Amino acid sequence: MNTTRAEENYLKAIYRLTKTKKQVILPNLIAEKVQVNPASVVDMIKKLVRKELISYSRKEGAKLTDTGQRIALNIVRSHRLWEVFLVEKLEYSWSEIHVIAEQLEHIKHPDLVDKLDSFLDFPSFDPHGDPIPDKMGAYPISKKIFLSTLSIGAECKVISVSDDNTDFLNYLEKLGISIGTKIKILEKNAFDDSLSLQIEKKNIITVSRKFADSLYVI
Amino acid sequence: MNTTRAEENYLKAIYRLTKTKKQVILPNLIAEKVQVNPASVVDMIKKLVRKELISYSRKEGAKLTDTGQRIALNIVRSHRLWEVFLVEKLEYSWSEIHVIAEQLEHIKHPDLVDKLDSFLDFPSFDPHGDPIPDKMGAYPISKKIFLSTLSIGAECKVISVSDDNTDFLNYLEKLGISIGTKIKILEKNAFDDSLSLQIEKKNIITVSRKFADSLYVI
DNA sequence: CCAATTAATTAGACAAGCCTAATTAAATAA
DNA sequence: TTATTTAATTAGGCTTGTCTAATTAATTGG
Repeated sequence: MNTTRAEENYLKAIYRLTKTKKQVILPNLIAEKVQVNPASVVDMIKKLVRKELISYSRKEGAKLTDTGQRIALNIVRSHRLWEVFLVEKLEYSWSEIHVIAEQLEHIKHPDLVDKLDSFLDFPSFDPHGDPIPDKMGAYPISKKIFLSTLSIGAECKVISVSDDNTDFLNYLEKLGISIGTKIKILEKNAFDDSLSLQIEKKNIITVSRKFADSLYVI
Repeated sequence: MNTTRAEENYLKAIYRLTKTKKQVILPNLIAEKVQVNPASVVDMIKKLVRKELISYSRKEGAKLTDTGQRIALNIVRSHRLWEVFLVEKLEYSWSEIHVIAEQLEHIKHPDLVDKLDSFLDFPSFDPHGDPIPDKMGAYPISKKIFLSTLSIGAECKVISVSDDNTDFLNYLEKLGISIGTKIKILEKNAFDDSLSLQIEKKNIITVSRKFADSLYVI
């Protein structure tokens, strides 16, 4: 199946929305993810249905077909492998790699992704802690929990980040939080669900619920 | 300056034509290089003139401005570095890398190319033997001569290939010719300028003038 | 159950890049 | 120097992916 860059971005968005939100995937949701007008999404949905990459109805929303799923998964795999490459080989920092990988993920050539995988020695997780599906599409197992689900006094280690937003990643860097950082929950504020955290037994910071919902820990 | 992929491909084509042919660069020539209809070239020429990336007149043809030159050179640099990456790190063969590098060369991010350059340890030549300009745009010096200019009895070593055509590269692979291959000129046929060659003191083959014009040796 | 709001859809446009089919200009040969 | 040929240009169209401004359908609060 031949897919354009735009099509691939929509498929990826639908794939990721299916994984995170359990809701029905409707145009508005996709529009926000792809950063595009809802009317454009409706057009693209028609195109993807025509190409049998998704199914769509107002009731069921957009759902990937097997082919669509396969393509989306390959893009995700490619994206995450390139992120590993950028950090481990080119020495990019955590917060810069996403935008570059968004371009690299669309490079097409038989075996390219597999050769990259092999060159990187088959990593299981990308620098954000997200799992990298293998050649067959299988994900490595991992038991991630949200920082926001822990109770007061709990100590944990950051293993992943659920957000690709550059501002968020920059904010994390500024706070000195990255994969492996140890965090202790000091307080939970019932009023606005904000949390007080101690980072690496040193600085104490306060973060929002939204923040705590975007960090995976173990 | 923000450039689209298409614009970059035209700039690259003009750049390379300026280097090889000494003629005036007119639409037909560009059209053949970019594999596009001459009418499309005329459109694009207008656009590039508007953006001050080239100048154009029927008499003088297309010429890169300083900005245009800078952009084209960066694309060439990027292309050749990615080719080194594909061969040295991903273990691609010689003949496959061009099409992939044509995609990779357009990936944009500050420092990406320089980081790649550094990761590859600042190579001077790509796998086809073409020189890689450095960060400042300076080319490494090299004294390449065409196979076709040698006389009978001469022995030489392949250092570069002037053609990105996949068929040609496949043909070379089939003949067992790559960078470093030793070649002896046995005969030159005055009728059609074809040559008899001995490869690595073994097989004897006959090749066309066009072929001999596409191999650089030393 | 109806009015108000929100979300999906349609209609109509537009920019980029490409095309084909004229048309115009230049170069060449007779 | 005129006719022929070749090359550049213009005109008009098409596709992709986007937009804005209606319009239609659903949902929800009163």
